[in-house]
Amino acid sequence: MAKFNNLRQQILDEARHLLVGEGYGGMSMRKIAHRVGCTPTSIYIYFQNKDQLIHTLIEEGMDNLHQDMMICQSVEQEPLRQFENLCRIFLEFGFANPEYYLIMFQMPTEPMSPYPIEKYRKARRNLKEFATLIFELRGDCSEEDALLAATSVWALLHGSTSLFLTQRIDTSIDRENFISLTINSAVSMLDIVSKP
Amino acid sequence: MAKFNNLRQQILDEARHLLVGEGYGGMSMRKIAHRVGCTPTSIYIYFQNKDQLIHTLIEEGMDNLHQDMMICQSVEQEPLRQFENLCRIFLEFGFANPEYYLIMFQMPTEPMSPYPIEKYRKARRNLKEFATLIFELRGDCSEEDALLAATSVWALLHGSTSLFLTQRIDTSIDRENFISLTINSAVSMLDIVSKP
Amino acid sequence: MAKFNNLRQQILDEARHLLVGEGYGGMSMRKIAHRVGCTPTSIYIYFQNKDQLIHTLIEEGMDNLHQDMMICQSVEQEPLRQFENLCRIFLEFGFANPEYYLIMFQMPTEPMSPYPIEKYRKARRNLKEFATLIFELRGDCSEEDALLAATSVWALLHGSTSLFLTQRIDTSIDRENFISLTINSAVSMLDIVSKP
Amino acid sequence: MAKFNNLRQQILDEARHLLVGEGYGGMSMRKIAHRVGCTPTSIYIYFQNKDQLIHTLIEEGMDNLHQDMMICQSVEQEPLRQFENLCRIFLEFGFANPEYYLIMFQMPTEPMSPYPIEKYRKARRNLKEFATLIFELRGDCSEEDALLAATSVWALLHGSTSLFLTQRIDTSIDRENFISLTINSAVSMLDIVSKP
DNA sequence: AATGAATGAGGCTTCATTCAT
DNA sequence: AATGAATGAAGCCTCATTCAT
Repeated sequence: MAKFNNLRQQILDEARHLLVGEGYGGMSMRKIAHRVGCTPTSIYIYFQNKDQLIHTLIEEGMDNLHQDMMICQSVEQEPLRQFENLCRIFLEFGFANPEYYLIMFQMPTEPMSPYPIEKYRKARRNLKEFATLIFELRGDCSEEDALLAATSVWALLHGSTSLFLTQRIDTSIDRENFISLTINSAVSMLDIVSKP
Repeated sequence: MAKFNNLRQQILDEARHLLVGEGYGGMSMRKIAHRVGCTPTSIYIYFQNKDQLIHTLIEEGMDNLHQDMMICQSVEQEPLRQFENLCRIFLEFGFANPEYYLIMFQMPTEPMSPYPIEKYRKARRNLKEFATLIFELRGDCSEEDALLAATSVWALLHGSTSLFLTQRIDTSIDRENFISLTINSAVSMLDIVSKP
Repeated sequence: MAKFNNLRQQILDEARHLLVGEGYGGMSMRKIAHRVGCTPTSIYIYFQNKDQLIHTLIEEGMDNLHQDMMICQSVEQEPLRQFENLCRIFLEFGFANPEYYLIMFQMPTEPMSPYPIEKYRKARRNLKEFATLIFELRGDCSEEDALLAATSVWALLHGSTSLFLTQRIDTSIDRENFISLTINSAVSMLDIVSKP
Repeated sequence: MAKFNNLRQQILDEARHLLVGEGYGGMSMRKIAHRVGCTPTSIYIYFQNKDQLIHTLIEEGMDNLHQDMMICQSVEQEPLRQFENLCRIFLEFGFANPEYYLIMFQMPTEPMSPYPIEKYRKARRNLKEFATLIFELRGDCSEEDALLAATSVWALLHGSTSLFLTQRIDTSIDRENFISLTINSAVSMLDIVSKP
């Protein structure tokens, strides 16, 4: 029974490769089927249509990222260290799962049918984790401020990951250096929260 | 008179809309032609093929952004104020030209034929502007450090713009607030340059 | 039942007509589909692409000709008579299957993707039949000479067929007369093999 | 004034290359124009349309071949020798001018508008030359027989050339050998004229 | 659970040709 | 003598999807 739902997973995997490698238009049911070794028709057994397949991919990615972050949060440690680690987890998720990352945060949404609203709630959870931590770190700020700061931190993390993954960054820059630098920058951004 | 090269410009405009709205695969010669009111064939009078049309768009965007930044640089002012303004220019370019921005910095490059190398030099100029300014602001750092910091600042600016434009940011957040916050964050990032 | 693979065969038939009538460029998937009464897309169910369709035609023709020649060879008879009959078979194949013939021996090969090498072996078999027979008829010649003579005989047969089929021959000439004449000429050519 | 009608000739030359290299459909006004360095429109200054351009090519080829044969005929020599030389001239014209040859004797005529009848008279002249010579060589035959024999000789010569030019002949066969063999075969064919 | 046949729309691109200049 | 802009038709081929089996 190792083969149980084997095909479904294979389809998802190939879809992910194609989606990132060739974009929305380049990911076709035919190509997926050909690579997986089934007929295009078979894909429709597992997924209603192309867009629903992509939505499944997004959801998978969101779950994976959230799981990584939860593991990080479950470790007892000093808040600043925790913040740093959470940033690192986010960056490393992007570098380790470029396909999921780009699908989740970068892919143009317009050619697709809209991503079901109820699934977006999952997406928001991750931002909340950052905000909570920032609120803890600087108890003197409002919740609103913390959310704003979290958004800004997220922007930095996302920008770094995005530029790296889309190869818009100088190739001479060392990846580990770049990660450290980004985390330091994120920390320095905490200072600006609720300053007079 | 007013019609001089009218069609060519119309084609570029519609291509830009489609490219951002529907991605690489969604921008089709047929659609462009239909919207502009000419035949697909006519497009080939002005552009060799689809990719060359897109390359033209990228180049236009790069030129526009660089021009904006040059105007900013030409104003005499205190370095820190100049840095802030340069950040603002970058952000506002993105918000004002979402289509150009996404094409330049976000569009997946893979389905396209590669962007000609000699045109990339233009793209690098903009990063250099940031690096130069940071080097001026903190003379005690190496040029290399300045470039690294510039990259990080760029990552923040890009992340903010990207999340905003792709509507991944909470719609309740006020745009002006967000811009100010991002600029403040950028400034705070300067502190981390060449710290022991 | 009778409809089994009906469409595939219809496609091959129309393709053959068009290929001979209008050349490589004139045989279009659209035209085939229109005449057969299906959509162009359906053709791709049975054939990978245009060239592979043509290759199939060539192979079919080669097989048919070889089969005709084998039937002739299987009849016990005096060698010279056998040689004459083999010539006649070749000529009559051409006249009876002008489309196959021209595709096999006359169509320019350049616009096409190259005919797979392993299929060419089939094509060479037919020349070998002639060479073997000539070698039998005139045991005093080398195998090499026999092959050369066979090639020459083949050239005559091909030239006659070709001129006839492409209507470059005076229309007043009687076909049966012409066939007889050609066969007599072929026989007379045997004399030149291995003469001092 | 060396440039007089330069463009017209260049167009004809490129058209010839393309026609043989890529067939009727592959020879396009655009390609010709691009290679010659003018606009497609310019071609229409010299030629009414595509087919008329091709007709011009055929005519040129016919004239060239006829001229070669006339030069040969003008040399005083023993009839048999003359016959052999005429055969050689024909073969060598084909090998030296593969493009003209294939256009004249091999190209499918159907996709083209019909070759004007009055120009075909030129084409027939060449066959007449052979017939005349054969009639001289064997005065005991009827003119009709001579024409029939000439046609058969022509078929051999054409078959040899055609197979060679379309690369359907074993590449190991030496060209000079093949030419000699073909001429000997042609001579041997003379014997069959008007035998009881 | 999976397939094979089919479709209609649309993808990019090139064609021969015309017309105004 | 030559061009630049434009067109309508057609080129090959792939798409997502459906339906009967």
